[in-house]
Parts: sequence; structure tokens; C-alpha cells
Amino acid sequence: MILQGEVLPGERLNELALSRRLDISRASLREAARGLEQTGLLEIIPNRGVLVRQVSMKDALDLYDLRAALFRAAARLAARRATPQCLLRLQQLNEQMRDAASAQRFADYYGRNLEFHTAIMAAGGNAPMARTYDQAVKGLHLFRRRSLLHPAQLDLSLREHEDLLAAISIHDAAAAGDVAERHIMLGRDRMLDTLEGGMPA
Amino acid sequence: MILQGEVLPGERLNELALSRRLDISRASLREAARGLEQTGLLEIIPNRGVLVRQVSMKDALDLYDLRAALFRAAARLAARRATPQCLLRLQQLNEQMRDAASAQRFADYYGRNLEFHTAIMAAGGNAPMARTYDQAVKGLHLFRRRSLLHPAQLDLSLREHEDLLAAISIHDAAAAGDVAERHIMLGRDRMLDTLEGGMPA
DNA sequence: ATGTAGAGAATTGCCGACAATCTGACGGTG
DNA sequence: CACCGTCAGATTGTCGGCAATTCTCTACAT
Repeated sequence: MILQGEVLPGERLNELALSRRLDISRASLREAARGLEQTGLLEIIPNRGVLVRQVSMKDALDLYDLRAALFRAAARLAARRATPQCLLRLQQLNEQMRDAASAQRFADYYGRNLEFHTAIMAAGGNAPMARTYDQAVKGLHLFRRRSLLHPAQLDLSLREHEDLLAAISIHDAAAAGDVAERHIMLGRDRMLDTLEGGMPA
Repeated sequence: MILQGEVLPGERLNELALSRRLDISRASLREAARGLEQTGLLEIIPNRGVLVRQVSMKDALDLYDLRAALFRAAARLAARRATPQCLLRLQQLNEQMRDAASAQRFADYYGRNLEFHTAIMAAGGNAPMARTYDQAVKGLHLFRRRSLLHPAQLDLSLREHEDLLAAISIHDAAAAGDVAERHIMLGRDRMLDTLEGGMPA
């Protein structure tokens, strides 16, 4: 519900109402909320209730830095550990993204993009790292409703993916790490550029 | 209780017994457990209960890689953002560690060492990153009861801290990141060396 | 018009109890 | 003797209710 925007950041969740709506008890709901608090999706203020986490601009930039660090590390590991079928899968995803981009199927593109990054993290073979990356991405989801990229930015992103894939394919850990880190930070810049048009705070 | 070893990794926690011992209801205990599960300290198996997380050798190595990535990123940020009082604090901690080491006060040394790393993470100014680092360190705590380092290893660690502090002091982000990452990975190697003596899988 | 105190309503914190599930032992059967 | 179904005990999953705190709206004073 949080990720799909059914409840908005900053919104306060009424335990009784929500438990009735989901047809579960308040106890079960509260247990789930305690878990979601630790993942960063919810904020719990004692005696005041649970709110959907507000992600400020500062928070978002921090999450980008975190993502960059994790993605770099995972890419380095992936360059050393990636299996042929791993590489094939990445290649497929990359082509699907290119197709989606040229066909203007943006929703599809975003899905594949997410899958591509997840596949890199998985290829790294470090579960805690992948898990943390996933949390950061989910947190970023809360920042602002998906800000669409311009086609030109999309092409740049695609190019970066190709470079990353190439570095991993030849098992060049250092290059893969550099490209991966830069990819996230450039993504951050693209997000900022896209926001330039109309937004305060 | 987990971090202090009052309950051991792999141990199953009886909800009723523990709630009675802590003089709280099972519901409150369960809420806390759901939060601790997300931090990686507990593992919850449906219908079977909550266990203290077992950290295998593979898990521990993964956590070291994660720590290294986070510490590198934070050190880079710290090199750009550290204030004079931040640096002073780090300097103090470093001296306290040297004193503790030469006086063989190992418990004190470990405490200061933890503080030093935490201070670096704080100096980075990235809360989600610092939080993740803390989780990784706690997870590593579960790996094995504190394996003491040899005095020679201790000296090496101290030297690395000095190098890191120097790089941060002159705001050399690249150098700080490199030293920081290497410091964690060398710490990993020292852990492995110390374990060499007597341990199977 | 603004601010403040108070009472009632709404909401969260906490608890004990019942239902569902799992564990382990017992005894029967091939 | 090994294997399997059954059953009692123990443990977790879920629930509704009460107490404590917070929120809100009204009435009143400045």
C-alpha cells in the first residue's frame, strides 16, 4: 500500500480503521508496523501513532549516496562472481529496456530498470548488501512520485548500463565499481535536473 | 540481551517465559521481536518462534564487505564535511586507543575503537548510512565472541586509524575512502588470522 | 479576534485468553 | 526391530477489551 501510493507520505495510519479494513486484528497490524518501521517505510511516534515516512530532499540525497556505495560494491563483487547465465540475463534485461525506451513504454522500462539493478545486486552474492540496497530504493520511492526522465536522459542511462555490463563481462572489478557508482550518482543528477522545473523545499 | 550474550545465537526464545521474565505482555515482546528481525538480530520462523540469528562464516564475510563499502563512503563524505571539533574528537579517541593498547586495557580499547568508527560514520552526515553500518557491526557481534587481536595486529590497526584521520584532516576524500575501505578489509583478514588457531566451519 | 482551560471523544499502549499449529511420546502394526 | 498413526502437552497466532494518553471542540476570558 505504501509503495503503490495508496497511503501517502506523512499520512497517519489509524490502527483500528486499517485493521478493520484489512480484516486483521490490531495486534497483527502493530507487529507488521514495527517491522516496517525498521525498513524505513514507516515512522512510529510513541503515543501518537504510525506515519508513512516523509523523505526530505536531504534524506533522498543521502539515500542516493548509500545506493551508490552499495551498487559500487556489488558491481565489484559481480565482476568477480557473475556466471554466464547471470550475464545472459543482464543482457536480456538491457535489450528489453532499450526496446521499451524506443517504444516509449516507460512503465515497462522502469520495471526492467529495477530488475536490472536487482540482478546486479544478486550477482554480487552478498545478501545483506542486496537487502540494504532494496531498502534504499524503497525509501527513494517515497521521495516523490516517479519523476519521468527525458528520452535523452534515458539514452544516457542505457549507455551506462552497457558500460557496466561490459566491465562485468570482462571481470574488471575496478571498472565495474567505478561505472556502477557513477551510474547512481548520474541518476541522482538526472533526478535533480528533472525536478528543476517546479518544486520548492 | 542479544549483544551482551545473555541469549546465544541459534537459541530459541520462548515468548511466554521471556515476557514473564521481563514483566511485559507477549504482545509487547512480539512487537519488539518484529523490529529486531528487520535489524538482522533475530530470525522469525512462522509457527516455530523467534531465534537469535546465526551468523555463518559466509554471512560474516558478507557483513565485512558491506561494512567496507559503507565505511569507505562515509569516510569520503567525512573528508569533505568534517568540522574542526569532529577532527578533535577523532584525535582524542585515537590517543585514548593508543593509551589503552599500550596499557593492555583491551576492553577499553574495543570500546574506543567502536566509538571511533561510529564517529567517522557520524562525521559523514548520512544517517541511513550510519544506521546500516551500525546494523552490520551488530550482526558481526553475533558471529563469534570477541576474538582478541595480537598486540602486533593492534598496532597495525592504530596505524591505519592515523592514516585515515590524516586523510580526512586534509580533506582528501579519495585517500580517506581508500584507507577506510582497506582498514575494514584488513580487519577482516586479522579476524581470519586470529580464527586460524582453532575452528571448523 | 485571539488565546486558554476543560470536558468529551478518539486513539494508542498493554494485557489476558482462546484458537491453531507444532513437538514429542506412546503404542500398534508389519 | 523399524515404521507410522494418534494423541496430549507445549508454543505460537490472533483476537477483543480495558487503561492511559492524546486530540478536538466548545466555552470563556482577555
